[in-house]
Amino acid sequence: MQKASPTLEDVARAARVSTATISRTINTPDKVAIETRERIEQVIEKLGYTPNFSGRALASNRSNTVGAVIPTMANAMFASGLQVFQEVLSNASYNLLVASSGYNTDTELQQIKSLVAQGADGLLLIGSSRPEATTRFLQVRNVPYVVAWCYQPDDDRYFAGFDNTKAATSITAEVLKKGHRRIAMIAGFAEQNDRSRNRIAGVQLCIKNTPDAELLDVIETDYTLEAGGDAFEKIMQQSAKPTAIICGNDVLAAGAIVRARQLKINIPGEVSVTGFDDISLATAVTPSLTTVRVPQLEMGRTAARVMLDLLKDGTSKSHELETEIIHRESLAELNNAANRNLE
Amino acid sequence: MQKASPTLEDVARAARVSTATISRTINTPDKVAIETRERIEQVIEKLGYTPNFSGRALASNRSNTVGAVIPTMANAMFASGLQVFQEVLSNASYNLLVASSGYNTDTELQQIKSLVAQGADGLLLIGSSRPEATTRFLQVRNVPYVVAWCYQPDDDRYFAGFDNTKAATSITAEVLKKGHRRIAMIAGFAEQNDRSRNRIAGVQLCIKNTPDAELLDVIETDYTLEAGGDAFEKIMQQSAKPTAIICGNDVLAAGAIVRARQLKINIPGEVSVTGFDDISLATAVTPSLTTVRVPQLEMGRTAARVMLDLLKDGTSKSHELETEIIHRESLAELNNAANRNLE
DNA sequence: CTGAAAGCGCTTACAG
DNA sequence: CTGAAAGCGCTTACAG
Repeated sequence: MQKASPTLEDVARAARVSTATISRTINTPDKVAIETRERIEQVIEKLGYTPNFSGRALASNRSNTVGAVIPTMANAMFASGLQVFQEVLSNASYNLLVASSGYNTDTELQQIKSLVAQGADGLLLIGSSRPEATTRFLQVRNVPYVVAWCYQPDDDRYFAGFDNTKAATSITAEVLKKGHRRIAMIAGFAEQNDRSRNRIAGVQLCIKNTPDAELLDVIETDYTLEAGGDAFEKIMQQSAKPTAIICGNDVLAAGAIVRARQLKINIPGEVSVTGFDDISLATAVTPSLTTVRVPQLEMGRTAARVMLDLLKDGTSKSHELETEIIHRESLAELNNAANRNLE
Repeated sequence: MQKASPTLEDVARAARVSTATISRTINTPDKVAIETRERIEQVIEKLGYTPNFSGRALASNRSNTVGAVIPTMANAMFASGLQVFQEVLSNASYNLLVASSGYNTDTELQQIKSLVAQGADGLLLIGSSRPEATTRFLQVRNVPYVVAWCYQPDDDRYFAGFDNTKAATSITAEVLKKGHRRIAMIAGFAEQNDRSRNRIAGVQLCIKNTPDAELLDVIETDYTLEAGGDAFEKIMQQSAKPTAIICGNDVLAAGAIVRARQLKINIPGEVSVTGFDDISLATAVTPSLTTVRVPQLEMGRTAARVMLDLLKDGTSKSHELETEIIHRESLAELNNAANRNLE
């Protein structure tokens, strides 16, 4: 029923040359005499031939496919970075295999295995820390991979990311600069998530270095509006309230802000809130979020370039991208009104 | 250098059976004697054997891969639907190839070709209307595909979606019920986007059927906060202002709301605004959006099931999912205050 | 239940 | 510049 697609063989017969020559005109055109090539190209056109990737992959041991395992597509963060990553790869004729780990390292390993089995020539991974089993698998299989969303110097892996600890430190410094001393944090679950871990560490570090500052609370929770709201509510129910809450990402911060409004808690009048990522949620929410801008698109683009280098030359280099504090409305100077909360 | 992965051949030798038997214990275990099978499974485990997909794909003419071409991953809409789609497929041992069209039909065709060349066993496509060239390609190649994000009865394609026209009609009816009669719409570009087209049609239809109602304006623009804001501003600069603005999606509506705040235009006091999709932006924004909830996750899940059916049995059936109006704050009863704008 | 063997559609040294 | 041929790692009738 289904008309089978034409094969190299069919083209070769129609063009009266060997399959080798067809293959060459497709892959290395300059090794073919110009007249031969043109004739073949016409035949290809006429037959509507497109190479079969399985055959090609099997013979050449390359799949022209790159795999990405990200925590979730549901957060605009990763989705938009992935979007750019895909575009760049697509322009270089690579297809993108996508899988998600749900922030779970076992699932991540499973997905990595699946993509490698599928023949991915390279992998995009998020975050730098993974279990021994995963590291070993990657090493044994010798799959080139680039690590995004984080950066570590003196590491032989290829990064396209930023320093989460440093970024968290910088937003904390900003909060302290506004006069806040009693601080709480709402973060993502840290155990299987090094970005969250490092952001927490950055906040802790910065506060520890400021004699009169205090980190009242660090609540780890899911990256959802609801969970952010719940954590916020819990923090504000305590007798020792913070004057500023640093959030591990914008979703959490937006959740806190939405909840604050329901609870009639004024932000930033009573408590300041900061975000992390700078997704569109940050500007949509009222008050808009003072946050850390993470260069999502640039990261996707850079990761793709590193990937392409790796695939072509077997080597590339790491890139540390810069984050930036975006000042909006949710972080205020600590004034008397807020100070009253301290008594 | 790189230790080559073990092949079927290696396993066969180690287990002292033929490659056929190994293949069978992997693919059709019940055709193999239990003792043989167990012995082989141990060898597989010991050698860390994983099948090479290219070889498998070439021999069986199935790739165990499904492709999805979506407009963009940057909108949480598609991203979260895709997320679920991927999870379900992954559980059925399918890998997901993802590409984006940027709402452009030429790009879409190009990506479809690329995924089909790659050997995708099936395709997930968004929207029902595409150029002749695309339809023909799909038909000639005879690739099974499911269409999501829309639904059409009496159509032999497989849908997992909802009726955009109907959904738009229902939110418009809601707006009219609140007493609004002078209405404007901010929509996505319609030309290459049937969902946008149908939403516009739904609004127009409903308004046409209400004698004293008037559709002042339909502005088509990019699906971004900024563009939504610009369109809002333009609408509100005109002398003939609407009392309600129906937006083609939540991003546009959120953009309008953010801009309104900057312009000190009270929503819904001076104008009501409605959204479409019900992504988290809708609840984060102030006032929160009255919107049409689109069953994104269910759509992803349903699409995956239809896909799996198609792959297994070559047939399945279409699913029309329901949308629902979510009442929040951005749509108000038309009161005297708003009526003043009419004079 | 198992094996021998053909074949899937390419690529790529190797000769010429 | 071109061709003959081996080989990539599987699956699957076909026999037995």
